[in-house]
Parts: sequence; C-alpha cells; structure tokens
Amino acid sequence: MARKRFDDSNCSVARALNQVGDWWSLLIVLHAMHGTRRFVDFHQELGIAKNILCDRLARLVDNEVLKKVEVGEHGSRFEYRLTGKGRDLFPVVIALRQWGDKWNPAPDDAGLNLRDRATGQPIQAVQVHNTKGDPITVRDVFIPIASAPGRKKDSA
Amino acid sequence: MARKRFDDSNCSVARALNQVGDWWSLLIVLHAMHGTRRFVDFHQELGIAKNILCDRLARLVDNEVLKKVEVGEHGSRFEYRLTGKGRDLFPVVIALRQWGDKWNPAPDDAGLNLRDRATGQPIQAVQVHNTKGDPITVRDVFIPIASAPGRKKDSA
DNA sequence: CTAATTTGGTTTCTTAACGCAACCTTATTT
DNA sequence: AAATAAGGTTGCGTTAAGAAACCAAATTAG
Repeated sequence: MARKRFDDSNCSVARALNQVGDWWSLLIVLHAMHGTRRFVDFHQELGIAKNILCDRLARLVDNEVLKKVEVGEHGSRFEYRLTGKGRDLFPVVIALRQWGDKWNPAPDDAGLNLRDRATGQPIQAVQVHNTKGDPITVRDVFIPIASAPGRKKDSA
Repeated sequence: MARKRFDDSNCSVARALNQVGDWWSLLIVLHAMHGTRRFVDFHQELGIAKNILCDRLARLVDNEVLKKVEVGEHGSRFEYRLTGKGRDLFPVVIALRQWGDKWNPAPDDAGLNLRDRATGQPIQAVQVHNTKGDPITVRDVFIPIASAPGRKKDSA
C-alpha cells in the first residue's frame, strides 16, 4: 500500500527522511539555498511537474522547512523562503554534495565552487569529529548499551 | 512517467540523490553502518517488502555503495557490506540524524547516543567550516562568478 | 481599452513504483 | 523425512509521479 511513512519511527534519520527524503524535496531546499524563491523559478530550474512542485512546496511548508510569504500588495505573488529549520539542512546538503563530487564526478564539472563570504576561500569538507576534534569514520563509533536493553539496536 | 532520474545532471547533489535519494536506500546504508549485513536482518529491522529490498540492495551494489559477498563455503549465504563509497556516507547520515534530533525529536527518544571508540565521548555535531575552521551557515557562502556566465547560477 | 503574458496553481489521465502475500529453491536443522 | 531458514521471484492491487491541458487573477503590451 503505497509509500510507508515514518512519522512515528523512533529513528531520527527515518523521521528526517520522512520530511526531506524524497526525490525532490532536498533539491528544492538546495535551490532555495542558492536563492530561488518563486514557484516558476523552481519549476523551470528543476524541471519538476507543477503538480508535484505544488505538493512538495506545501509539504515543506507544513514541515516548516519553508515558509510561504505573500509579496506585493494584494497577495497574488508568493515567495517560498527557507526557515531556520530549512537552513539547518545546510550540512546535509553540503555533505551530500561532497559525496557526489567525490564518488560520482561529472566528466566536465569540477564540482560547485562554494566559497566563504568572510575569507573568500572554498569551504572545508564536512566531516564527523570526536570531542578532541579528530575526524572519525563509521568504524570509530559505537552505540553504548545503555537505555532499553533487550531491544534491537536501532529499529527502523 | 515514473520517476525522473538525474544520472546526467551537472549537479552533484542530484547525482547523489539519484543513488541514495529514495526512501529506503539511506536507511539501508544506516543499518549497514550499525552492523546489519544479512538480507533477513534488513528485512526484519526495516520492515521493508522483500521485493523492494531486493531491488534496493541490487541498486546499491550496482552503485558500489554496498558489495555482495558470499559467506559460507557453497555460496548460498550472502552478506551486504559497505564499500568505501558507502562508508563515506557517514557524514551525510550523521548530519541527517542531527537535523532530525534537533527539529523532530521523538517524545521519548533522546536521540541515538553515538560515541567515539577512542575517547568514549559522544561525537560532535557536523558543521560546515571555512578554511579558518569557523563554522558557517548557508548565509555565509557565495558562488563565485567564474565559469559559464550568463547562465543560471546552478541548474538542477 | 483590449489582448497577451505571467504567476500559481488544479484536473485529468497514463504509467511506474510501492506493499502485501504467496510461492520457490537451496541448504541446514530437527 | 519433515520443518525451517535464507534469499529471493511473481502476481496483484493501490498509490504516487509525470505530462499536458486548463484556469483564474494580476500584470504588461499594444
């Protein structure tokens, strides 16, 4: 029966994917981060069907990733702007971009050159660090057996 | 007509989402990071339909995120293990988990307690940094106007 | 002032994907 | 010898995605 939803999952990754884990949502957020605000601009830049775009924008607004604001004086023009929650997806998007640049480079493209406004330098690679500041991989972490023993380690 | 694919997109985020951007793939990778390797374990832990799991595992293997290895002596048991490419999704998963923990906390759940094996301490939040090491947000970055001017800032 | 265009959608229809359940084959266990 | 487990495959019904057409309100062009 259709797509399974994870609103009630006890895994925060599943809950996150429930909000931005479909094909279009993260791309919409990405373009919003690059300055796109208008329906038609999302439509043209993404090549997304308009009904799907309607649905995704509405869902992102429902989930408070975007907010829909009327622009102009009589309310027939709208902008979709990132909320704080939406802007907080920045590390996710950057991590995904880095992964894509590293493992699936386009033949012609050298990756998007994002730079820091303050320094003018490219941004650093996103990494996971321990409290000492050392970068760590998935092999360096473990899940302490603390709460709710006897269960699976991390269900769905 | 079905789902649009982005294999040829000049955006690495779109290409990345093409490989792990569906509902299940990242959850499979997440569970693989937590140690799951067997078909039946993915099936039970995720509650995913078996045909969908087959498809996703095959696609993740095709995309070299997982590798399928025979275990046992006569090749009727398999394990799906993360490749280096798959393990490199660690920052993506962690960033997504942090976002979910922050903005969609489960009422009962205090977030998964991931710890560094070396220090025993919880891992640090994933952030984007500039070259000076300062954390930056989406508002601190810009795209230098270098190649291909006159175009949109970043198509699809 | 009227016609065309833009914006932000909604509707219809077709096709593809998801989910369930049943089935299947090859081991292994009882 | 029968039952169970692993790792799927096959049908089938439901749902979601995509294209294209249509639409109303507002703006711009002529």
